[in-house]
Amino acid sequence: MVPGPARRRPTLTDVATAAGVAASTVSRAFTNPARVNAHTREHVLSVAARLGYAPNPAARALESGRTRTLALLVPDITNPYFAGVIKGAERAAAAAGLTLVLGDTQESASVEEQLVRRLGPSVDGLVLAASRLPDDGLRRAAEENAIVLLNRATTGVDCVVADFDSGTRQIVDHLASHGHESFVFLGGPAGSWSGARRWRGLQGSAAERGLDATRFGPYTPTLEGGPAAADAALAAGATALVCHNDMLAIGVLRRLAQRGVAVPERVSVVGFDDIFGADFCSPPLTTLAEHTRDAGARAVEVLVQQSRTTETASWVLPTQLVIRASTGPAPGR
Amino acid sequence: MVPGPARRRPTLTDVATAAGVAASTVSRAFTNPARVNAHTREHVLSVAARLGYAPNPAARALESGRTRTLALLVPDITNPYFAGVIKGAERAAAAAGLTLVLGDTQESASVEEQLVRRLGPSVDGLVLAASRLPDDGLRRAAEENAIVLLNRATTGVDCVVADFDSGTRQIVDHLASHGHESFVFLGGPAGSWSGARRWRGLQGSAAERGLDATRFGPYTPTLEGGPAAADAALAAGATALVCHNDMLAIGVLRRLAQRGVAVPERVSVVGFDDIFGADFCSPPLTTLAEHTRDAGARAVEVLVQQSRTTETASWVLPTQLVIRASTGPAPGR
DNA sequence: CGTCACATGGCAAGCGTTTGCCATTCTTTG
DNA sequence: CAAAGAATGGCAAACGCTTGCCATGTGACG
Repeated sequence: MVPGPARRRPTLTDVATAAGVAASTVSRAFTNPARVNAHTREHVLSVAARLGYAPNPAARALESGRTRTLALLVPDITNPYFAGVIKGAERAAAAAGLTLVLGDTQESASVEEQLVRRLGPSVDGLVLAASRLPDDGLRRAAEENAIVLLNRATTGVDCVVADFDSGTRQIVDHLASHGHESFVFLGGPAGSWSGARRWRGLQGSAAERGLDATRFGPYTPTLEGGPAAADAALAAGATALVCHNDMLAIGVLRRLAQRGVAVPERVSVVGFDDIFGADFCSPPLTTLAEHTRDAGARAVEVLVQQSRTTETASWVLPTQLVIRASTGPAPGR
Repeated sequence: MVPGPARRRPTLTDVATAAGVAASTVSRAFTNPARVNAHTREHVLSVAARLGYAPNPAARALESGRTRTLALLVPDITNPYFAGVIKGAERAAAAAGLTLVLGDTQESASVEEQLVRRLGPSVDGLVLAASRLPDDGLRRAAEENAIVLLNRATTGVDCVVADFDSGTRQIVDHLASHGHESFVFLGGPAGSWSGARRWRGLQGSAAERGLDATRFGPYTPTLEGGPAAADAALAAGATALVCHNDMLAIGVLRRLAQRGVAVPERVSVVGFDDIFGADFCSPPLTTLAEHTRDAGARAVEVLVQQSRTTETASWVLPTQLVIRASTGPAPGR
């Protein structure tokens, strides 16, 4: 048994010859059952099965112009936040009989643009998760391809986003209920769309509830960004920290532990995302959960539907504050 | 601006017409520069650029039979262990100008088989990570497609595996150096190839070093599997626990904390994989690190090379014990 | 029993590229 | 200066499949 480069796959024509019918009949037996006699069809299918025939997707794609393939571009595959998105997208794609191509944009707009260009022609549509592209770049991409944005929005492009308005209100309410009268937002990258939405939401809710909200940063939204963020907040005497995301929050938690600052006794810490690990870091993190799996799935569903309609829409997914041990009463209450 | 289903892409022929040359010339201008006059080529390329021409991958694939696409199948995309593998594979694929298709086998042999069948015809090769397929299933798949196994091995199929022999020896040495005279291996799923390798390695090294090794399980290798595993080990009076993987180990740590068992004072805990979170769980976990990113990258490199050679080979990647706070001296030393 | 509609199968023309082969022109070389 | 090559461009045939259209055969209907 030579493990070599695979023997030649049987083609439509091979099946046709073997079954003693025309190629078109074989084709129709597969794609248009109503168009061929039940007997012939059965015969053809059995011959095809015997030969181990499988249609060549490239040939189909050539003819139809559709590849039955979707692309999902994420800024960083290893970021656990996107793991759920990927899973959801993969499931939804598989359920629709579509193939999912994955791309890692390395948090870079230029890599993202390049990937869109490279992948665009060979897929039926793309999901751009937390896209770094500028608005006009997105619109341009949307002219060439079917596109759905995930946690990013711009007019003229379909998008599915988490409900940050409700989410940030939940956070502020939670802090307020614990007697906190102010908090610091440890912000992520300057250009982050969701970061901006988070801060806007927090600010709004804080104003409503009469809390003082201050924004620090930007900080790298990774574990490594934690120390700088934590130290800055500590220096400012903050008692409640809302972090751009869980990565940063966990980094902050580690720094606080290192500096002997009791959480939640002296400061409360809140994150965003509820990533893997948020429930077993120490202390477990209070954080705003998105249903990332649903988000990924929804995005591909929207993409699949997209062809049928023409106006663009935006889909909002619920968020939920998961309260764990990293938040508690304001000091002195 | 209608966001509709994308305007028609210009084709080779469009470019040829616009440039006033034959299609073959345009084709060669792109793929075989030496074959056309530098002047013509430049002209063609500029026209192509003006029209925004990009070759149709499906047509190329039809002609050449190669899709310039690879598939990576993993048991569970959300398992952080595979995140590194995916990242490495994506990078390596992108570097080689290849597209990476991702599939989630949901830890199921049948889903995996189905995916291989579905994806096989449309890719140039597949990487099966921690495959659940039986040996003969793998060999059969390898007859149809170029295949590389990751952390799984069987004769007749290329594979890249972590160096479990050295890794398990490092673990046993570490425990022995802390005066442990025995340990319990909390095993994962019965059919797990890497689980078997791990246990075999542990057993061997334990025998060499004169330690007593016992295997418990199987347990589900997830956080949820932790409590049962921890309780069993506790009931047996174990003082050192080596867990099938970090997920299980972290689950075990949580259970031990819950039961008030001091780690590492009363029991030491070791994991496998060094996943995201292993360094910030509590206490941070001593674990055997694989270079998952390298592994993913190596797998696709092997796949890319594969066509050139015919005999199969196996590639061993180094492992390294990362010592953190979950292990310490045996009680009473 | 002739007509017609319908069911069924086959033919052939693409889909966008690549590539073997031939024709033409331009260089070399003896 | 003739002849042999090189260089360059074009033609047309694939690659495997889908699909519009036509041909044939069948049963139904008047």
